[in-house]
Amino acid sequence: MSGRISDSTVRRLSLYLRILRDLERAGVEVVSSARLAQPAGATSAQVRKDLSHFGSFGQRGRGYSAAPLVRALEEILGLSRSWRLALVGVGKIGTALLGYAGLARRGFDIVAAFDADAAKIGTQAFGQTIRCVSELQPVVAETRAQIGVIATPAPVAAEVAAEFARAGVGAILNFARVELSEIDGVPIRTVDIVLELEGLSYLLAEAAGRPASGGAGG
Amino acid sequence: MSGRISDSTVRRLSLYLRILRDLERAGVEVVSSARLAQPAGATSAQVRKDLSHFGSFGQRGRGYSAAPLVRALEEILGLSRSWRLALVGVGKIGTALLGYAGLARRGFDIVAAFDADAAKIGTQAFGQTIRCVSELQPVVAETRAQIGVIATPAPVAAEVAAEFARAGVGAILNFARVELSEIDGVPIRTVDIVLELEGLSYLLAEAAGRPASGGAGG
DNA sequence: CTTGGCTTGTGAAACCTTTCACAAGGCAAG
DNA sequence: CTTGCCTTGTGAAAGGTTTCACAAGCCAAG
Repeated sequence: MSGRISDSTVRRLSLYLRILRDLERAGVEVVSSARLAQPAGATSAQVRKDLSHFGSFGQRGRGYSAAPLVRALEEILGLSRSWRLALVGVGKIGTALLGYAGLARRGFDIVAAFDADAAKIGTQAFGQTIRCVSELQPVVAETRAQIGVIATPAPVAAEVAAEFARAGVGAILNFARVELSEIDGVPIRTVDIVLELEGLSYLLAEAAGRPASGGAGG
Repeated sequence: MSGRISDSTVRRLSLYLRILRDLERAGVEVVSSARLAQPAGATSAQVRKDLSHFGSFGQRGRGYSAAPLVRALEEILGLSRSWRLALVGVGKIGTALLGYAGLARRGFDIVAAFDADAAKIGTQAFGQTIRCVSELQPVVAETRAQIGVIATPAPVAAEVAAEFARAGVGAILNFARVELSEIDGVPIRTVDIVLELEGLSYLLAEAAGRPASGGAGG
């Protein structure tokens, strides 16, 4: 089993885990790959292949026992523990993240928040004292944050990423509109809402028959 | 050229467009595929292949003229016009979206906002009067919104998506933690921050040698 | 025990995406 | 005009992911 696991497989494992927990909560004890696949928008074969990279979790003719599979997926995804996050940029997105209780509930604790704006430094936001970005390195080291979150304007994002890497975080989640590439082996994942909307825009334009100009839906 | 274009190609086209605009602003007039590829984290061959699906935009031995390529990409992505968005769910994420000026600046105008909470209905938020979800259908029709945005709790997201589809939107952007599948040919794209963090968690756990339990970075 | 119905785990096949590598052709210098 | 350098556009090759299809094996009923 287990060679190099693709990104899309890992994504689906997260989905399966969420679905399994829902089913478990609903009292389901045994689940077939088909039942797991359906709400994930996958096929049963895909579910089985995805899981097979990590071992054999099911029983032929029966299916998967929900509880042990939940535990196995948590173990695979590193979710049987919690992670510490450091956030840079307490603007609109940063604040929304600080206020999002769902993160801590799922084991992602924000343990430090930074900003460059002197007016914000020293103030409190959702239980975090906002500190100056210049303190990033010592504070990340001290709090032993493992994931850096970038919610700054695009122009400074690359610099913050480099600092995070030097400070020793193991991974970075980036909300700035720049494509950042892995630094010193630290993987970076970017979330870009405008990019998603542009993807939908493409589909809309295509569906509208891509008129030479104007027209379409109004 | 142009058969069915993959999702990842469209994503990259958006990146190229952003990079091109930056280069143009910096005074660059002609760009090679290599120069375009580098900040996108792609290869020059990939840039050329991606563009070749839509036509020939460059000149051999010279490169691509920035200005016409920007216009071509805008046309391809449907960004030479603006799109109207209707938002359901004015909680933390919904409010952040309403307040995000970058959307309108890039041609994505939120023209209606809905919530189910009676305390919110009728109040103003960033220039939008919040209306009751029960009014979704007539208001979407009246405002001719083309993209529905779902920022509700997960349990009601599927229902809202179905209503959006019935109301005639052409695409949906979903922030709720449920996998929604295309309804009546209306494409749905889901943004899930927890899923991204879980992907990073997997990489961290893997890098840490996946200890049987506990340990790792502290 | 035997039969029939299910479901997993997995090689092989099909499909899709990315990379390679090179002919076609532009440009500048002489 | 010729030479040398550069870059595109694109078939072909390589690499990856998804789907197929079936043997292996569980379970319940008779």
